[in-house]
Amino acid sequence: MFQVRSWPNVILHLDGDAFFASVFQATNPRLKGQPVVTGSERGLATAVSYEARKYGIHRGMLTWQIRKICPQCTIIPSDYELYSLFSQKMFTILKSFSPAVEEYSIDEAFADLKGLRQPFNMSYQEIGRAIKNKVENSLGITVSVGISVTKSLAKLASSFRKPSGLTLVPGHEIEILLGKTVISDVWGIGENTSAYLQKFRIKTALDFVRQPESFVKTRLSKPFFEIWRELRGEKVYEINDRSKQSYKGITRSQTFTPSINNKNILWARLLNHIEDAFSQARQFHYLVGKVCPFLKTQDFHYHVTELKLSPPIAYPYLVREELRHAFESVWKKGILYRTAGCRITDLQADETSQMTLFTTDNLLEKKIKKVYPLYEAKKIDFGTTFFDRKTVEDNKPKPKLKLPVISISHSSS
DNA sequence: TCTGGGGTCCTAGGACCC
DNA sequence: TCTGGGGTCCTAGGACCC
Repeated sequence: MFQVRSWPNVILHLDGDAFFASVFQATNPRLKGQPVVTGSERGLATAVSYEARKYGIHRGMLTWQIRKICPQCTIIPSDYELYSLFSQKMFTILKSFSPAVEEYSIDEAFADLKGLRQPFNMSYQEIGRAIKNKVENSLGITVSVGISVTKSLAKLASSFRKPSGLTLVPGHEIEILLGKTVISDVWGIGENTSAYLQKFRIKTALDFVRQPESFVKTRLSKPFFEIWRELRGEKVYEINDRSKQSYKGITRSQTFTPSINNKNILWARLLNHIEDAFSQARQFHYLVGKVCPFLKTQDFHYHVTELKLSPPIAYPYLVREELRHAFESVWKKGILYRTAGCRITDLQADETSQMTLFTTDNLLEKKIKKVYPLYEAKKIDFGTTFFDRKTVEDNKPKPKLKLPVISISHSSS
């Protein structure tokens, strides 16, 4: 039906196995081979070790349920700084093999391997094996690796054998992989789209790619046409190798259990979230063009207000009064709110601020070593700095300093 | 999975303009 | 001041991801 050469492109996908839980097991040998769950601070599982999965524990399960099913399970609070260190180390290893690496999320990355057989004098399978071994040996966690001709196919390949799998799918074997993949397991096809496709008797990824182009173009939107092409072995998604350093927006929010109505508490929490979001924006040298505080009711409806700031600003206290008004206009007496939060968007590079991000974050390493003395014993090399990111360059003219003009609008859904 | 927190991209439709 | 056709910009909301 469609012909693809063996290796027109070579994309590797690397995926940490139960990453958060594995990181704890790597730093605490007592937890090796034991059921471990992370996320105790939020009352639900964010990662589940493979030992814990045997008991039927899954992501999102509430901690009290976990304790009931598996009393010997260790439930630990998340530690994102620790995850980040392992993550950076993992990416550094990958970058030592290929310069074209995309850090997709904290525990996943893509790499372009095309043309690497000669310099390494290894097959693609051997390169994949070497990367996997190096990560596993130096970090004490396991990873699954998939290698195929597009990002979508590499991602399917890495999830094909887990944990600690290595799966190669050259162009002429795509159909075998797709035939064994249910449509909802395809990257980018969620609950709604798979339910829709089921109505056309499309159950596997193979059923999907066998649909004619006209079907995909008329019945589905652009992203799904791209997925269709990717699954057929045609490269659509590029490796995004500028390291992840820019943001479109930043969100900070918190859910109350139980929901509350208390105006003072809600306002205080909201203000904290606004300050947190701005603080992160400043770390990345952004000015903020729009602030959107929101409250979410118990039935999951959002009530959002929007403050436009021109010129954009770096500190929320400049518009504190306006924020207060915005809050007052959405808060209603007698309604219980489950979440208060804030999203800031329309971020612009701030050329006036100093470049201070290049300093090594020694404090963090010291803290980690204090909390996890086993790092030293295991001789894990934390050569890369935690915040080693570049500031986004921008040539826009510098805004003149004047008080921001505010406009407020509301919406709810 | 009775629902945490943090993201991205796309599309439809309204406003506004010539 | 009756009205066609076409463009751009913006926003809300949907869908999806980890």
